[in-house]
Amino acid sequence: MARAGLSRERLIRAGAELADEVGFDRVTVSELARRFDVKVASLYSHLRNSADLTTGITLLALEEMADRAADALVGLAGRDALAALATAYRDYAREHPGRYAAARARLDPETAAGSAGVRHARMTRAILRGYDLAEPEETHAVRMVGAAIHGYAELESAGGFEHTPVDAGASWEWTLDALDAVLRNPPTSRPGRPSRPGRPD
Amino acid sequence: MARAGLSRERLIRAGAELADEVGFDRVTVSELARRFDVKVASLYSHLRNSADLTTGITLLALEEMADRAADALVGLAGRDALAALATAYRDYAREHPGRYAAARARLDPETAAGSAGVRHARMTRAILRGYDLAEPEETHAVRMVGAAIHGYAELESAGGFEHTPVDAGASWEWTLDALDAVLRNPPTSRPGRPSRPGRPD
DNA sequence: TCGCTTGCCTAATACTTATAGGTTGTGTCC
DNA sequence: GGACACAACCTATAAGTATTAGGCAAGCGA
Repeated sequence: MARAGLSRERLIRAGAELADEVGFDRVTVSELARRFDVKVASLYSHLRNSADLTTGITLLALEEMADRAADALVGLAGRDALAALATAYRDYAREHPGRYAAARARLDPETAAGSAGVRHARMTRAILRGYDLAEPEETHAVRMVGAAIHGYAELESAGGFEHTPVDAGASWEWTLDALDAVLRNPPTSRPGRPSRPGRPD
Repeated sequence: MARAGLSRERLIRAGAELADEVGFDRVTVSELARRFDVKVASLYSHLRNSADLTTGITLLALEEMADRAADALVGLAGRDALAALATAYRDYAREHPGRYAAARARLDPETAAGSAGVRHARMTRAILRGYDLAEPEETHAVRMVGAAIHGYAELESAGGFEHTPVDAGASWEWTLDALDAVLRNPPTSRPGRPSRPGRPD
């Protein structure tokens, strides 16, 4: 009987394509077996279980996104770097919605520590270091920027912007400008009324 | 045989509690039947199918969040209103992670149009109207603020802030200040930067 | 060529979703 | 107060998915 040439690598890659086609939450080992024209049990020689497949897809997506972001970042700083990183994420989410959803799935701590998630965190912080914020403001900024980027990518890929006839790309550029502006001129650490230091009305 | 007193209402409410306990993606009709000590088939008199249950939970969560937000908003404007709305979402996400995840699930267009999602959009826009932005900037702002709030809530409830020893509440206040500041003084057409070749969108 | 490893198989179990059709509790109408 | 109709819950059944155990054979190394 001809062999299908399965391997963990190939299965996870095919699983990622499946995720982009039907959604990450609908990835099943059964469907994967069907695509390779193979019985389900055969996959269990290469995958421990169903979760092994899905976390494999998550790790793959994190790697791919980190690679893209790193490529986009070379030689850039300031707003250009921020825009390059953010747009790498946004583009990835639009091209690979299933993989993007996979990348947002929660990992257990040890797996997360060994994943490309670490590179993402480092890149974000490196960019923000260019804005000269002290701690804890830099951490605040990392969180805000991460929230804005991933929130935007998620809302957009979930179709949340389709009700309003304003170009999503224009809102994206505006958002990047806004983030850049606020990072250059961050709010005071006092939770009181903002006095916008250094900028007259 | 004693009757369990099932109803669509009760089932969806119990489903929402189940979601908060085990995660929205692990809500099943089987588990729900188990909790009511009833056979699975019995639920199908009250629910059309499994999707009927999950979208019911989504709609419930959207309603609850909109009610909370509306309560928090009375009599407020400006940064106070922004903070009230955003914090209503954040608190809801922290208290009810499963329901919050449900609220972010995608609905088909007609269902979405009849959902409390419409109220959310109206409230956000009403708050931003106070910042006196023209179109399309107001829409850009709606998208940015929505992305930042929901991105933050999601990252936080996914444990994304647990690696860094900076209080998540402090970052939250800083982020609200930053959003308020940038809305008061929005980016025009790239202040102080040459216009870059735009990406075709 | 022998034999061993590995790749894929059949078979079996358990759980979830879903439908069809039966039985019984209970409120309502006379 | 009894009959009845409907609603609530049941049993039985079927299909899809996840997982494990054990078997056979392809094809590489000796």
